[in-house]
Amino acid sequence: MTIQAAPGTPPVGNGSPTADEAETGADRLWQSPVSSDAAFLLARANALSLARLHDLLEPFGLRTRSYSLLVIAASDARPSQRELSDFLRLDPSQIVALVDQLEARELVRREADPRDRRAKVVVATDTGRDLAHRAREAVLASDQQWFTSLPEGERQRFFDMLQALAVAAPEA
Amino acid sequence: MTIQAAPGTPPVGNGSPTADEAETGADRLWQSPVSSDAAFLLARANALSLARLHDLLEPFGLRTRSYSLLVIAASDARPSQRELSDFLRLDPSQIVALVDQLEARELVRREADPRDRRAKVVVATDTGRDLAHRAREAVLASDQQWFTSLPEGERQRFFDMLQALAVAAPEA
DNA sequence: TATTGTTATACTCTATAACTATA
DNA sequence: TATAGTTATAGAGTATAACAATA
Repeated sequence: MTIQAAPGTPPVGNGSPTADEAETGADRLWQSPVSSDAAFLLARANALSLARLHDLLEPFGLRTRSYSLLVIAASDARPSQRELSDFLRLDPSQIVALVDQLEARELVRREADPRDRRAKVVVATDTGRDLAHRAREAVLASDQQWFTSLPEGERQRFFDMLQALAVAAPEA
Repeated sequence: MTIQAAPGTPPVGNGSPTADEAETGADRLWQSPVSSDAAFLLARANALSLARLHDLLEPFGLRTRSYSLLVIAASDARPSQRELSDFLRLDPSQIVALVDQLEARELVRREADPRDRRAKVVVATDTGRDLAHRAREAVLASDQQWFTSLPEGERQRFFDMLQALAVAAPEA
């Protein structure tokens, strides 16, 4: 089974030429084969999503990665840095840098793990938990906006499938 | 309407603890609230997808951005650099760098646009078209693999919704 | 005056290797 | 010996400003 866009059917939603890209003529490029590459679409959707999130989180002094880390630290998961590294798909050294920044702002704390003295558990401070909560409210509200392009009855279905892909990619 | 994962339901597919992450304990982090953020899931799915594509394109001497650009140049779209900039969501200066690289390898050519002497149309050479075709075959095959986690009957639906999100994000 | 392509620059992100302390 | 955290460094990706040629 082959999944792809119908040939010659640029998915340009409303045909009005008043949109930004329409004026530049970039609409025509949607007819090129890349627009039926799942990886390309995923990358483009993510780029748009990241730009949105970047603006959204800026007032909170957070970026996408520090946001994710802070929200996890504010939960009762009590993750070690190694676990954060695996889960967020970031190198351990990047986790160090992120936690350093958040710790300098007194949003998170490194706690010793009594069961393994090598490991350090990252937990949010009260300030951090409050910030995480407020930021997440904003993100969730924006996520709803984000799904406006999809028919309301199918959003949950899309979300579930996206989650399935995010959890574990099949090994090539 | 709120779209989110059922609380306390980590989407860990098969419960076998033999998977990579299960051993590290990162599975537990799926219970944290971020796993119901659409933006987070999209970013993670994209990270997995990019890693896959990166390995896949390496033998062709391409990366995700140069791949997309080359495939468009190999189509009959005849894009200007400005159009590529808009479509790929890259700064004009980045397009310059990408085209420089591909041109040095004689995969694409800059052609003058008779209708606007400022603009330069990027077209693939014969070598470039051949490489684009072979790379794209590999990408499409891998895309099919990628969707294995989704029920077969719903893959096309997911693809269509992903496309809708990739085309135009609603302005916040 | 506005736009296309270009150069230059700085900043963020990503990937890798080596070191330390614990296991 | 293997793993958790850390440091250092280089490369890739991203964002911005300024400039020449053309519209």
